[in-house]
Amino acid sequence: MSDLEQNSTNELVNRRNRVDMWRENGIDPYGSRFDEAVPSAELKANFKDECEEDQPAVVAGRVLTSRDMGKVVFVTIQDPSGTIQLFGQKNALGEEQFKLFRKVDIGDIIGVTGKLFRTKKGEITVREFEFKMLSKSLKPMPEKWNGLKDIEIRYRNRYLDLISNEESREIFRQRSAIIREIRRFLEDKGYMEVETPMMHPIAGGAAARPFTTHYNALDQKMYMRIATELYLKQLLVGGFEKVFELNRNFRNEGVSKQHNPEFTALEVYQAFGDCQTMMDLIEGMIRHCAQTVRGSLHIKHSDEKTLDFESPWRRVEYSTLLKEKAGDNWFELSKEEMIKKAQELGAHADDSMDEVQIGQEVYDLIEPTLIQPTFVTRLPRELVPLAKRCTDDAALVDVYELVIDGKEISPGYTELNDPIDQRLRLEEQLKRTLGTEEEESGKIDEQFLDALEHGMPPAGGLGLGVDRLCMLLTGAPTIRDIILFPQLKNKDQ
RNA sequence: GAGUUGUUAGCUCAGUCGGUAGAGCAACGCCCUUUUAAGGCGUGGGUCCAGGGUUCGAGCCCCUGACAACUCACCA
Repeated sequence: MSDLEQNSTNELVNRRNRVDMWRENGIDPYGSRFDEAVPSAELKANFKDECEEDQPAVVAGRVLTSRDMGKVVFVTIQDPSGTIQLFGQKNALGEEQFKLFRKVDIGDIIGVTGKLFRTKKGEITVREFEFKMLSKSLKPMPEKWNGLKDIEIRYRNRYLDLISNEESREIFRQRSAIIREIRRFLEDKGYMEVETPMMHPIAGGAAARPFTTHYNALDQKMYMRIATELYLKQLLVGGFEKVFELNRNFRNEGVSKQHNPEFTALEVYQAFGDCQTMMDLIEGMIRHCAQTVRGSLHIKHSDEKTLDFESPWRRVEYSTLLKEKAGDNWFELSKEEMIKKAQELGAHADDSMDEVQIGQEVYDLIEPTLIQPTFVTRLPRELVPLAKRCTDDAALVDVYELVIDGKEISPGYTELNDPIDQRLRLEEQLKRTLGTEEEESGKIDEQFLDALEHGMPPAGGLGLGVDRLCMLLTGAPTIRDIILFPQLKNKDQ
């Protein structure tokens, strides 16, 4: 290594050279086991000012900042629990150690064994330490003050986002906790988690374009699953009464603030239950998550908007919402009058639509205004073709659509268990998709129908967009903020 | 798929009317034994997203493309 290289102002070159410097001093810059470290937050919490004897500190983390004052250096390191300051003194460390300590770069990961004290300015700090180089960083870190703001880098290089932004770390801790608490809630109530195939010969259970792949050994086209429904129902036929699956679905569609092509879905099925059962279940589950993860049933999103999960959630019929918006006589209007009224309200309605479609256009105006948790129930049959009809009104189906913050977050059904009716409706659905891109995924799943013909108990089922729940509970404005590695286009090539 | 905006040093950002590319932090050198956005003095660092065009001259104007964000549409 020449003097020229030594004195380069190119940071990448300097850091590479420093790897050699550590080796020349007999130190492996990519060190080994250091699992005796204590979380920095724990060290700080247990520190006692009046304690007479030395309070030992063993801690490891990434170097965030360094303030070098010649014969003394202050270094702040970060671990998962927070940050802690190190106080390196020439006198305490000895000439050789001190000289090496000054060569620690921002971004390096070090382990430290020393003693705790409180500085004049009041900060709990480690001094009189020995340190180990655990990992030499070759790349410069994002700036300490402004942090990393570039949205594209935050998504493409999530680790840099996590190093730099505590808000981002906290969101992903909360996401992990939400998923843990969903499982805990369901398991405590006796639901069994199951795993069903992710690659399906027929992509059923929802209307969406699937990703396709090829299974070489079988020489067969396969689809990444778009839903788990058809397999879970087969488990009800098999005699499991309370099952759920919490994992990824894939839909080959556009990305948006609300959509990522692979997303985490929960589906729960309960034999002998119905739509009401599932409403009670999801309400309890989301409350549980809010309380345990956020410590409150009131989640503030902004100065104007706080989501209230505590009050009993409104349960309102679809037709009631329409009447609230469009007048009590809505359902007595002629089609022409409906179109006129809908247009007055600002909905897109025209002659080509039928009454149900016109009503749905009006509903589309209502939904964004439903900020607090609201179960919309008893939808027109045409809107949800695969659910069981209401026993008192064959034009309606016994379902709910849970709306929070103006967005649909969870549908629930009284499931259809009549195999003859189910076959008819699947065939109708297939006809509607003939000639469209959904056609190939709409094929009749004979294996599923065969299972139904053996007898599926009456059941309630629900789905939940877990990513969207995470957005609601963390206040994240886009789905990319709660997915660690969101899908982005390749930059190179 | 359409529209709008953005892309300049490792990071965060300026860049006037088209006239030799700027700051803070980071880096490098020197000083400094309680700092914490440490401080002081000094130094180096640029494919201005890419490719064309206009011009004596383009970071800036025009065209095409890449990627991203936002809005809308689509999708559930």
